[in-house]
Amino acid sequence: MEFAVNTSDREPIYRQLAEQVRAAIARGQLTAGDRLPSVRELSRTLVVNPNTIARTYTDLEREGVLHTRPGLGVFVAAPGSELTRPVRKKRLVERIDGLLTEAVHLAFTRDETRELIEDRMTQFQWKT
Amino acid sequence: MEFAVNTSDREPIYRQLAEQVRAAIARGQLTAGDRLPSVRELSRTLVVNPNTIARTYTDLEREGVLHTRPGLGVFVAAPGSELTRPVRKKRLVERIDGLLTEAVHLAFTRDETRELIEDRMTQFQWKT
Amino acid sequence: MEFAVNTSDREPIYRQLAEQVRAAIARGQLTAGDRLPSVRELSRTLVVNPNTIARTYTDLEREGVLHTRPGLGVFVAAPGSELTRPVRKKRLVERIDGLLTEAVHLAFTRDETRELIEDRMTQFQWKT
Amino acid sequence: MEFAVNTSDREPIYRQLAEQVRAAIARGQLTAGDRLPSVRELSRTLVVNPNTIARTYTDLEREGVLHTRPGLGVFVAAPGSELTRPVRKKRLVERIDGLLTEAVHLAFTRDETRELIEDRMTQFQWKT
DNA sequence: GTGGTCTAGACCACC
DNA sequence: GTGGTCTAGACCACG
Repeated sequence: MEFAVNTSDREPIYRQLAEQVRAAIARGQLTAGDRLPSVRELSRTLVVNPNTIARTYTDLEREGVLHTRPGLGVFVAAPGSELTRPVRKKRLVERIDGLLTEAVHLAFTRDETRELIEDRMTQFQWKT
Repeated sequence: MEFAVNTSDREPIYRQLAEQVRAAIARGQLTAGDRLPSVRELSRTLVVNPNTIARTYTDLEREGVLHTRPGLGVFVAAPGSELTRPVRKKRLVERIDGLLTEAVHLAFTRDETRELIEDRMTQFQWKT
Repeated sequence: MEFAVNTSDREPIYRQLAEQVRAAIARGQLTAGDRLPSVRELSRTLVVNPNTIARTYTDLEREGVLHTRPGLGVFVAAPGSELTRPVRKKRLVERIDGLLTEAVHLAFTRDETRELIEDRMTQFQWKT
Repeated sequence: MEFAVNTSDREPIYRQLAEQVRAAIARGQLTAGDRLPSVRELSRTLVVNPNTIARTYTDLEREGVLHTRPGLGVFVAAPGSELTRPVRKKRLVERIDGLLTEAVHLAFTRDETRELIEDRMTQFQWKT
């Protein structure tokens, strides 16, 4: 798994990394039980403070995406959201509306947008 | 045009409002030439610091979405994206990937996601 | 609202404080909309590093207990759990079993335990 | 006696095991004089570092719950809490308050909580 | 070796 | 003024 940080981005580093982990899992590049690089290791390779990496990991842990085994490392947790259906749907709809707003502003047509989404969908590991 | 601020959101108010203006335009609720409420007026109705409103407007102006006519007010600018096609596509794809990542993590299936997107699409004012 | 930290406790400071906030809310001593002391203020009064206070607040925010309004302060959020019923029940049962285990070890009878629980229950602000 | 370790728990393994021993005693599944598995044996079956098991046992021995007879094994000690009544009550009340705080935050009603506690109580071996 | 906690102090964004 | 992010570096707990 490859990580990259862009310090000139307005998005904080710890959240950039969290998003990359989430994306890798959603794409099936990381699956339950896989071990992630240790805090110190990733800290060295990315030249980022260990606390920042730790924050990424603890955030994802609280989200239920990772789990930590002190002394052993950090691992991908078993999937499955603990949130209620209404909450999950609300979150997704908000994100969809943001996407569609941007699509219209970027002057894409409905069909172009649909096609692009359909195309990207193949990259992800869907629940059946 | 109705505005609403959600102070419990981690998104700053000035960006929430900017997003709402963009969304209203994308939905066709605001079109080129429409006048927006003045900074003072909106500041009073939303109980928000005037500086915050001003920032929303100047940001959108810099983006080419709004146009200020001193002494007259703030207006929706004529559309016209100056970005090249590859840049626009790259932006949209990034957003799509973010959405799909979240959909997978929220345990939605591909069909559910597709259906929800299709449903929201009817709300927007698409370029033909 | 009074806070107290015990540095000789095995429980980390940031979690001691979080528990105190949760308890105050559960007892109705803090209710939705109430403002908590600012990070810097509480940091000064408790002689604890501001980062530690901030961690307490951000943890509770992620839990949905507090919400933060940058520039304004930290406030008690509206109640309501976003977790599914099975998850909530599992968490409560684990805690109940821990309690009953300790009650038996401390040589309390079933009636004594029941009575003590009944007695403490009156102190809390129950959902109806 | 069955042991299980949950590595995705933030509770350290040695304390999980200690808690399970205490729970088994509280439920009457282990009583004074019963022999526990040896450190090596348990270490193999649970795939856990022997040091971790040893720590569990020494902790419980210091607590007066177990008793090691060199060359023979580890045994459940005779009960008998040396703590005074006020100390024991204070401990239990703290735990009850923690439980009730969580129950309120998980949006359980007083009756639901009471019922759940009553239900679990039947599983334990109470002093009469 | 691993992660967890805490401190000190800097700089930025928001209001 | 408020909170948010990041760094640097210390010390502890766990396996």
